[in-house]
Amino acid sequence: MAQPTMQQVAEAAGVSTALVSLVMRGAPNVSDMRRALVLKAAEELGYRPNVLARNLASRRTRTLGVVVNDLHNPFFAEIIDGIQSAAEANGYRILIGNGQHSRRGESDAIETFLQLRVDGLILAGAVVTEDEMERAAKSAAVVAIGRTAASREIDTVNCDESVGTRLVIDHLVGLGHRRISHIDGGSGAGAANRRLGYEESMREFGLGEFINTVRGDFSESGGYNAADELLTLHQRPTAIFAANDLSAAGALDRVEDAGLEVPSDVAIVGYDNTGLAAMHHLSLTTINQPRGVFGRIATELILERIDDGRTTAVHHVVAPTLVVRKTSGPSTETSREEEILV
Amino acid sequence: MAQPTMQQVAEAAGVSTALVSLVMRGAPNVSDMRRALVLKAAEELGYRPNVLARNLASRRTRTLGVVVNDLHNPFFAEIIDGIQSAAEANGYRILIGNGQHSRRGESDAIETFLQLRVDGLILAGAVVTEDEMERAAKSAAVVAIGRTAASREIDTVNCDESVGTRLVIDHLVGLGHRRISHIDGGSGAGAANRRLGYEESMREFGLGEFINTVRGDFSESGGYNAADELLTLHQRPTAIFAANDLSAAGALDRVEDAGLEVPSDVAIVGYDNTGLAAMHHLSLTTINQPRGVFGRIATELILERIDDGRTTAVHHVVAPTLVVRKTSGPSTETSREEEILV
DNA sequence: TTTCGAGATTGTAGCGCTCTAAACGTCAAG
DNA sequence: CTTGACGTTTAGAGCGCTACAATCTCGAAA
Repeated sequence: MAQPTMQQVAEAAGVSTALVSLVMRGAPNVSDMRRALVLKAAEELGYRPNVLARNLASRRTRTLGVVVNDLHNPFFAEIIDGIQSAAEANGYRILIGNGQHSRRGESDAIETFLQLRVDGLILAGAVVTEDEMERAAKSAAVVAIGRTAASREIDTVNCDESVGTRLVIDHLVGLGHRRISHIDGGSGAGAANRRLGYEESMREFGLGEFINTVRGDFSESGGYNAADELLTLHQRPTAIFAANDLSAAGALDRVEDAGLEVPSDVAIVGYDNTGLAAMHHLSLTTINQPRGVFGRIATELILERIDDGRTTAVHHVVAPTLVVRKTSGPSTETSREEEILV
Repeated sequence: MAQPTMQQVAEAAGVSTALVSLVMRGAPNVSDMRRALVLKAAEELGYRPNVLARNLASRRTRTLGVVVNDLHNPFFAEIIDGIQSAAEANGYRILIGNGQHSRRGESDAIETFLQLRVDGLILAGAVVTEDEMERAAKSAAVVAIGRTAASREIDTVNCDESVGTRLVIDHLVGLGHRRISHIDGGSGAGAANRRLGYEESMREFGLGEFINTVRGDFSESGGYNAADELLTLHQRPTAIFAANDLSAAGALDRVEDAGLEVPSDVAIVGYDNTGLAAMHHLSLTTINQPRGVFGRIATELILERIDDGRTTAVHHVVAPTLVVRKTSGPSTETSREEEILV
């Protein structure tokens, strides 16, 4: 396992280690002859630069540490895709740390990266305290995705939930719905924003009197139970807006169990556009957050700090989009009310 | 961003850098007095060991690189959980690299880790050539999860597909099914093993004449189309065994679209026990692979090589289990045939 | 021919740490 | 009082690389 060093390559090629170093880094002022010589020697020896030594000597790592809150959540996979391609385009490599869905796990991952002296730290969906983020910002550039930060040292990238919720309500109202209920995410992260956005949008459309939120917990069973509650109402809603796709799936399940048709009897809209929503037999209308864009922007922000020396905080807000699928359709409400009146 | 060094801590504490080094590494032969002194100085300065320098000097990193084929696949998240807890228990840290679902991406991730001089490399679901794995094994201990390797330098951890497929057929036969068709994974990774396992098991149960495989591709739509094909058969199968959960979901969709009941008209079994399968409204009978165990065993194997110096290859095979949910049930076949005969 | 300068190459001092061997008490036994 | 042993501390030589300044080369201009 003893690996060849630059020294050995230099000797084999009959040049100095400094020249080998230049060749390895792709420096311009090296004659083609020696470059070829060095490359050949390196190839033959199976030389592989020692990044530890390189980084130690150059005091840069050109490495970004990415800490994700929870690797199980496919949400983060797409963010990482965005980060990775943006990082590579700029000559940076990324390393991924798993927060294991806990504050403690995130802290550990952050500490590991700082000890590795990464140039930048991207925190995706982090639940660590802002204090801790600020402490990290003393040693590396930090940007947080999906959460706010007051510190001047920390940039953020977020999605505009008020736009997302308005998109949903606008869509449903446009289809003739008025009794639109909301299954919220309880005390989960971001749940409050979506609930608020729902209420605001309803009022904007003059539907304040129809505001009706039932508690969920971002889970399938939570959505199922919440829908159950909604179906027992005297006047059941004609549309259900769930705080995420999973609870929308649960709600859908309950509604269909009750023998009702989706979307003709009850329309259902989710949030997040997960792989689930795209499934043929679910085909859920939902809000899409441009996750890859999150990653790209976060990377760009962090590189502005590292390479361009920006020191003021930038807070980027990205607009979500509506993805219409098969669980939303025109309300049959109006005609029914007329029938009743007649 | 200039970080305090061991030198500064030593000066502040009035001791040598060597002593600081000992304290930082938790060495035993240090007097309590000096230990406290050093710890205090380090704390006050906000000292954080430089892992680059440490690893360079000690020629060990106590770090495991984990390369996953595709971060989008939740399958790997659980494997990582297993690796992480086993690694931590042994004083190792892990770094995760994303293969981006491509040979090229995996190669890059492997190369990055080797340049970082990780002590061990765990490849999960890797699609790189065995040659490349072997080359990596010259610089670090390597274990592959979910694939075979002939090299003596490489350990493997795999699931016994023949057991898994037998479990499925056994279950279905026990329920009275005989016309059990298979939707395979086409040329996808592992598809051949499952197809073979299906055929073998069928023959074992004396059902060779009912062997019938239609082509899928591990996708939902692939499952849908394959099921479509199966339903047009003169004698349609009473049970469908799909090569993974996603294609099982597609098949389920098609069967229900045809107005048939699952499981009474057609039973459906998937493979992998993904989160999808557990969903209430799918509730798919499927084969569970103990993913966390994969990770734990892989880690144990790699540490045997690193710490205990094992040099022979170990190939570990883990047994999968059957998870019975709602898409499988008794065959109604027998009674029907009797009716026809009468 | 001499001079000059740009490009190519090299010597070497670190980067921040670990590790080995040696040095330094300190104290009980001789 | 000397010696030896033991536990603690330290000096200093690397680890493999980069960065900077210094040096070398060689053709073009004077």
